[in-house]
Amino acid sequence: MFFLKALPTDTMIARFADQYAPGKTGEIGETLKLLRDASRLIRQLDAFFARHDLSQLKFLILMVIDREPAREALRFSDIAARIDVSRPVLSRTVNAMLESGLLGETPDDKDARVRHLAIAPAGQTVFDSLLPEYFAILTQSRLGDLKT
Amino acid sequence: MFFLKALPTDTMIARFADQYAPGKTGEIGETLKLLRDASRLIRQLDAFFARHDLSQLKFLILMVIDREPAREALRFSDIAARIDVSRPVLSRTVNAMLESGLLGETPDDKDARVRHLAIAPAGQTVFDSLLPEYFAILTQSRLGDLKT
DNA sequence: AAAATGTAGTTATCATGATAACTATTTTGG
DNA sequence: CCAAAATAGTTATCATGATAACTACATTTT
Repeated sequence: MFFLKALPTDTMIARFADQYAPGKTGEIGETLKLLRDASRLIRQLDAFFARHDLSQLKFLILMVIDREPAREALRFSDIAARIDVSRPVLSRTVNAMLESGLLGETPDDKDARVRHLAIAPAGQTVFDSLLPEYFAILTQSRLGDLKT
Repeated sequence: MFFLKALPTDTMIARFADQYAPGKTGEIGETLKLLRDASRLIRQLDAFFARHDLSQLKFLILMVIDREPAREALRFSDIAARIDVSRPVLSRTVNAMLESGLLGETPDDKDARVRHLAIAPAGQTVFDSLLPEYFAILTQSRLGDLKT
């Protein structure tokens, strides 16, 4: 995402918005602020992951497998059910992660279509090593402070 | 953007975060919620613009020209200064908008490198017709309500 | 005035998101 | 038990973001 560098002032918003959503100027301004701050945080996270040859999506894939209490591996479709991303993108990304050794794969006994995906040792190392900075970025973002 | 469909519960976050950012579990959870909601709103806006053969960026370009009080046209670099997007992307998008008749262009008298970009009549019509729904989407998003 | 530097914008290439249409396999229902 | 439908995942194609390296023009410096 990208966004306006200088948000519209309330006066500007009122000029635009008053005829369509009278009285909502402040609310719209706040929503735009949050949107912009969220965009910045997303960018910061993207840059952080890129520095480590990862992406948000790859990190989330590791997270949803790692956080599964009872299972060591998830099926492709289980991952798809937990992350809001299109299947083709997930497919491409999972294959890249297998290629680069972050994930490991085992076939299903009963259904030849199914892939079981587990975190490979290299993937676990990377995931564990990135968690602290990931949480630090989230903690320092102060997203939502405006509303307090 | 995409995101986790089911956010981690506080218990899960604590499992991950406590060793790195002790006591910040609630804060991290809130940031993740805002991030997810912002992602959804961005998607909603993208879908809205796509339905009208536009994009967020094209809409913002129209907005920054339209909202300029004293000037009818902006230079390419003025637009770049107001929107947080890379110049190559801006270049490509402006050219597409000229192509499709949303913008008009006049050269500079003194500097052959400079392009002056104005909203064409078709662009003004589109912009004016989309504003109400744009504000309605922003107003209805309730982004940030969690913090109240 | 020529060389060097700065400024405006573009081209080339890549990353990562989407949808539509596809293959392959399994399950269901007559 | 075989045709039809459902399910699992992929391929093809496109949209829209980024950075690095480039061209072209303008300005500054010597």
